[in-house]
Amino acid sequence: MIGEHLAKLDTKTKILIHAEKLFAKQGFNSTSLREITTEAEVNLASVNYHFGSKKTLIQAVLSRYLALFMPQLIKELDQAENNLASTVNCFFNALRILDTINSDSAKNFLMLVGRGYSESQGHLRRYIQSSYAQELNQIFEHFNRVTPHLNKEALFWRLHFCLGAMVFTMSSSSALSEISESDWGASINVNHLMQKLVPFINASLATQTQINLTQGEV
Amino acid sequence: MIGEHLAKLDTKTKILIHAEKLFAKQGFNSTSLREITTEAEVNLASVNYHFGSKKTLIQAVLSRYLALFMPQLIKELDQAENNLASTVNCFFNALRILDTINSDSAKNFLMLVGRGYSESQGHLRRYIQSSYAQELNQIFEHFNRVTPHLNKEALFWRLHFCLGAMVFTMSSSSALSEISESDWGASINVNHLMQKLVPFINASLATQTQINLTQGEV
DNA sequence: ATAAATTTAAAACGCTTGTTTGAATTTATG
DNA sequence: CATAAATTCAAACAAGCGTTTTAAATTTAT
Repeated sequence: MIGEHLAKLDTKTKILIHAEKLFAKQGFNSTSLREITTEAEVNLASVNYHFGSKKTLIQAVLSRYLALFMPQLIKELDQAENNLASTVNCFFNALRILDTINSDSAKNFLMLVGRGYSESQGHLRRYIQSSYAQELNQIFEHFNRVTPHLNKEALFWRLHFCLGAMVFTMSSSSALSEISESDWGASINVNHLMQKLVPFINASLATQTQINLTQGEV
Repeated sequence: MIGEHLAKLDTKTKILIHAEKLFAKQGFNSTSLREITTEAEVNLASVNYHFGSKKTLIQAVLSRYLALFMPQLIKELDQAENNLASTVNCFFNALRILDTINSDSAKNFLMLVGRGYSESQGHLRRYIQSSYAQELNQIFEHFNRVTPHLNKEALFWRLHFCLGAMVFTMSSSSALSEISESDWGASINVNHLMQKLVPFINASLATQTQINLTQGEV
């Protein structure tokens, strides 16, 4: 409480760093506290001491990213031109600020978000959406402004699908490396993946009208 | 070995059905054999008796879907018109045949595929890609034929991103229901999601050229 | 320098995991 | 009907889990 200096924060931070890495790689439930503390070279009990519980640790890991990412994104959006490409760029630029934590942080962040949506951790998504309700709304409105050809519901779905493409791409990055290397001899890293994603997402949101359903009941 | 009739297969099938459901809902690692056998109302040891191990059970669950889905997809592709919309429709039609197993099977199947890519279960993806190498190639070539505006690498990426959109959408369907209901008062089911996905995927693959990167290094 | 507060450390807690075992039971065959 | 094979069952296994406890060590404040 009183002495908030280096030595104290170190253990806490070490835990966060390695928890982040392992959560993204293996998921929340498949990563044990012992795995985290062993890699972080800290005592097992210090997790419960510093964070209370595993659940709280999970939220803390995500908070660490969001606290960096969200303000940065808002800042970039404020300075951005009022067109789609610039807006999409803001998003990827803001992702890149996470690299100050460590390399691959952008990937890990997206994977965590994805796991927050899909793993039976509904509380995580609700936590994000309530903690950053205002920012999320601001972001959505910004996209809404630069996509006048889409109504709000259409935009919502396209953003969701784009998020899926991003999350899945980052989640399967190791698989993609394997495939790509055997198919084209080209190795792949996070930057390569983002380079592929940016134009895809731009195109996905830019498309004016979508082909109508051609079948009766789906 | 000898009596391959109803009673014998029943336990095996009961396990498969409930394992499928729980794996899709919670992931492989987060689902215990005890959870499966309790829901299936069979003895715990029968999993190892019939399938050998949990790992083999996971493969068996996916095999069950693939054995239905793949031939159906190939069949539909053979009969389809040589254009993109028809090809995409084949995919969703083939998904729909899984509903003969039980409702929501299409969703569970896609979620399982997604988990096979992202969960540290690389063996699952390799299993799919080696067991269905010929079919996968055939499918890719069919898409390649109806998207002459895309080279093979571009097509690979777009298909991957579309798969991500699908997988993520199905994985987050419960979250989507929650959001959608509070935002538009509209409830959502798998069919609704597919209706949203079809035009998105059509548009994603149809787009001729993609916007070029506007920044230096990503 | 001493007392208080904080942080580490090791051990144990009860619980759940996948898997194995050996006997009981059901099923199929001669 | 008896015999053999196939299946089910309850019980136990070792190993791993999150968490708690107890005590020692270290840092901070008086």
